[in-house]
Amino acid sequence: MTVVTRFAPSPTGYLHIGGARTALFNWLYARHHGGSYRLRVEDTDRKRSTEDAVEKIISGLDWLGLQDDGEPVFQSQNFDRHVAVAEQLLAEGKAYHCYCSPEELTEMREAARAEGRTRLYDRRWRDRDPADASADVAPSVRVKMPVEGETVIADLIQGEVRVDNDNLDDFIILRPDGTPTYMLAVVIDDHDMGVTHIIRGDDHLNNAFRQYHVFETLGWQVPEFAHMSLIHGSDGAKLSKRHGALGVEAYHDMGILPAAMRNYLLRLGWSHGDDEIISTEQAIEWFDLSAVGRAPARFDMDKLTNLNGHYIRESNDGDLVALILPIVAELLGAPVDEAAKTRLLAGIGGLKERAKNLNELAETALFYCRERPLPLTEKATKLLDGEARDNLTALAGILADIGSWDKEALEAGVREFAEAKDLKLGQIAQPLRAALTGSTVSPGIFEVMVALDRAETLARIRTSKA
RNA sequence: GUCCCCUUCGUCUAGUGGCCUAGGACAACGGCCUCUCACGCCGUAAACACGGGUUCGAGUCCCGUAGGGGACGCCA
Repeated sequence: MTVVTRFAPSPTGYLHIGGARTALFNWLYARHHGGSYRLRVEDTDRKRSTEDAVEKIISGLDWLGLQDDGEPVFQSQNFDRHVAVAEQLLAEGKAYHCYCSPEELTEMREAARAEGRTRLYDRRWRDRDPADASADVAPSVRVKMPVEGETVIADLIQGEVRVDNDNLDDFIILRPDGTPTYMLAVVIDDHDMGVTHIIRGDDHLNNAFRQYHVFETLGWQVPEFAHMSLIHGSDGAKLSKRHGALGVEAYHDMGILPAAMRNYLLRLGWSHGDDEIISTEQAIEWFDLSAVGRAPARFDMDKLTNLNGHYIRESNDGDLVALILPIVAELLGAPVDEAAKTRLLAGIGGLKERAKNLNELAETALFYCRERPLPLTEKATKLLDGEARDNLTALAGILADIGSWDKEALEAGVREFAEAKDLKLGQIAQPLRAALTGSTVSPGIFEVMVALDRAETLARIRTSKA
């Protein structure tokens, strides 16, 4: 049996972090087993679904690098099929018309709750003659759930979960207006798509019991279930828009790398011994549902940030430059010219050691791209006092004649100069840094000089005196 | 309220009856490195929710309590 998994978001908003993790786990599980991973948009609720949300979700998944196999399925397109199945159920006596008005149902629900019952619908139309109905109520269609016994689900993550069947409502599968509900549609679509493993959030665990019986009553093979616990905010509550759950594009905007996000999400609830840094290839090889934890996890930005720094350091220089170029141009308010790009590429290695996200990387890269004279920070200005300027002028003379323009030679030259002046290296290096970068913080000053090259270095020393 | 699920350092977690005087990672703190800032390295502090069992032995198994979460829609 080939594994088929699916991620089935409803397009009512952006792709948040919890959905992203669900998608990741589904993707990983399918990849691990050489199966396929599908995307299904659950847009049965036409009122709340939007085109924009669909687009956001797909671009979010795209950014994360979770490509689905085959075309996405839109649940609403299977409308006729859903209705046909409901009618079949009706014909077979496995479903029935319910003539309750919304008011009646609310009343019933309140009464049930007051009496401490879990099942909120009392099955009053299950065996009643439709002739009893008042003509002005359009009926909905409900499926029959078993009345006795218990339902047991062997959940791949939660283990054996059981519930008394008496707690299961005969729920609505067709609204009075004839449209199918989610509970019916999921089952049909999962079956039609050949989904073998339903991996989704814990908030669906209760639905699984109901869906189980729909599969059964239809005579279809019930897929495996795996319910993963939800991601909580730092306050311990389910992550929601109100609880600061951000769309994945927000993390893109924060300069987070998809690889870092994948690694972070993977370790939230899943583990492989003490391993922390796990490449996607390695994750595919190792991923297993049995290693998924049952307890909810809290989202921790610090750890994501740390991981992101790691992946930035590991990134290829050219890729990083390409990623930050647009950001740099925006900060600059002008496109980056070729000379600046060359300097940037030469200097990015030193920069990436220090960055936690792409935005920070772009900001620290600015000095390579700016035109002379460089703006100076307040601290940098202070460093460049009269004495420091005199020293730099003298140093420039030496630098102009230095043999080969590499780190070692430059360091040797500057150290020699400092010693001759009876100064510590820092007393020369700091003003030099101020002149070359406009700041007191930068990568090693000798690598900066190499990235800048001789002409630009000397020019910056000269113009910093202005 | 009812049903379902969960409970190891602040956070993510390792741990599947003896290897645990509980390990790793992030964060915190201290130090080293050093031309600044990072990186890196070394170190410190920090947890088995509680109570009963079972067992020669329990973080690990069972029961209960407490706490937390999720679900209770003609939403998905």
